[in-house]
Amino acid sequence: MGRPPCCDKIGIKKGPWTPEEDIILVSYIQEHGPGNWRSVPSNTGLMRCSKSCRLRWTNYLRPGIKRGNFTDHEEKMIIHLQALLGNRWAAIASYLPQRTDNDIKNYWNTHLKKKLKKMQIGGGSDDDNNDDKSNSSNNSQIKGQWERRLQTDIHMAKQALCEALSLDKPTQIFPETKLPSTSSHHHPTTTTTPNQTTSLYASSTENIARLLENWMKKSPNMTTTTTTTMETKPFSNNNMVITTGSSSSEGTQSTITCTQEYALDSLWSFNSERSSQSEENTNLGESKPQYQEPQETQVPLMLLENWLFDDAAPQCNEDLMNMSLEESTEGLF
DNA sequence: AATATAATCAACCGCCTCAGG
DNA sequence: GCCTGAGGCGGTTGATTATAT
Repeated sequence: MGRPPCCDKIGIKKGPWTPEEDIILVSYIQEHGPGNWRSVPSNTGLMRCSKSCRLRWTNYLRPGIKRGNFTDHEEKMIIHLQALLGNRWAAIASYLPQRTDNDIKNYWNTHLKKKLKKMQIGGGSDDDNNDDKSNSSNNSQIKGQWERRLQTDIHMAKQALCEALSLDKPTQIFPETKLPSTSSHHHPTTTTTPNQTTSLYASSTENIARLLENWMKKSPNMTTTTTTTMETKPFSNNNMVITTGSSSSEGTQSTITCTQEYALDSLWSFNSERSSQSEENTNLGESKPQYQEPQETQVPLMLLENWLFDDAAPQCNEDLMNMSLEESTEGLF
């Protein structure tokens, strides 16, 4: 109420982040781990507010973030999850750990809204605001309680598998990639091995390198520091470090390597299948009854659950993915 | 080539939640 | 139980880039 916004302080810098600031932030997080954002500006000397630091990390510098075009699979997931959950972007992002909630939100607002509108042309009133508001207020409220449990369960299952995989196969995809100015301090808040820590933050280096690459195009006067950083980018964008966790759980990340995102998708599906079956009877079972699902939304919801839990049911996947928008959102709008 | 318009997306703002005192 | 403040979230803005005229 009376509390002034954290960014109102005099001398706080706003606007786009520079590569130098990114490097400072990543270096700090590499040493201390994400979290305790309040202390980041004072400890790093960054003239940014804590929120800005957190946002920059979660939306841009965090390892494992996939940028660029959304695949059809991702697109369909977002559409269906939005129909199911409403505009709860963080929740939706937890199903697409490579994407940030901000990215998904932007993609929804710029691409998918229009796409759906086109698809619905001739289908009566389809005001955007009505779409979103009625959706989120009516449905996500009802579904919220058990959905949170579902989300957490799936998330934990995915994380467990990814951790197991990364222990079996220490990532060496960025063998030489280290921030030039940072020490090899172990990440104090994670349980990763040193190798994992290296690759985890190497991905941040990649993010910065990419940023620097763009930056260099714009400004030919590069410092030697940034040039050096550029030289430490011996990998292509196809090889990614993929982390579990969403923007809201960056503190417990682990890494696996993967050359294709679909491999990850199938891994997670596999993981969800195995790890959630036992929990289905406990967590979901006990929380679901609280939710009185309208008849019309039962089918898409069940399909989604099956799809998430049961990778061995290709027909279900097909049903869900091929389900028309009208079917999936019937009764929701 | 110049200008106008549209699209994109990083970042900000304000509200909410929840843990700790 | 109340208060405070850090962290998180969703809505929105505005700068930049792409495309059309």
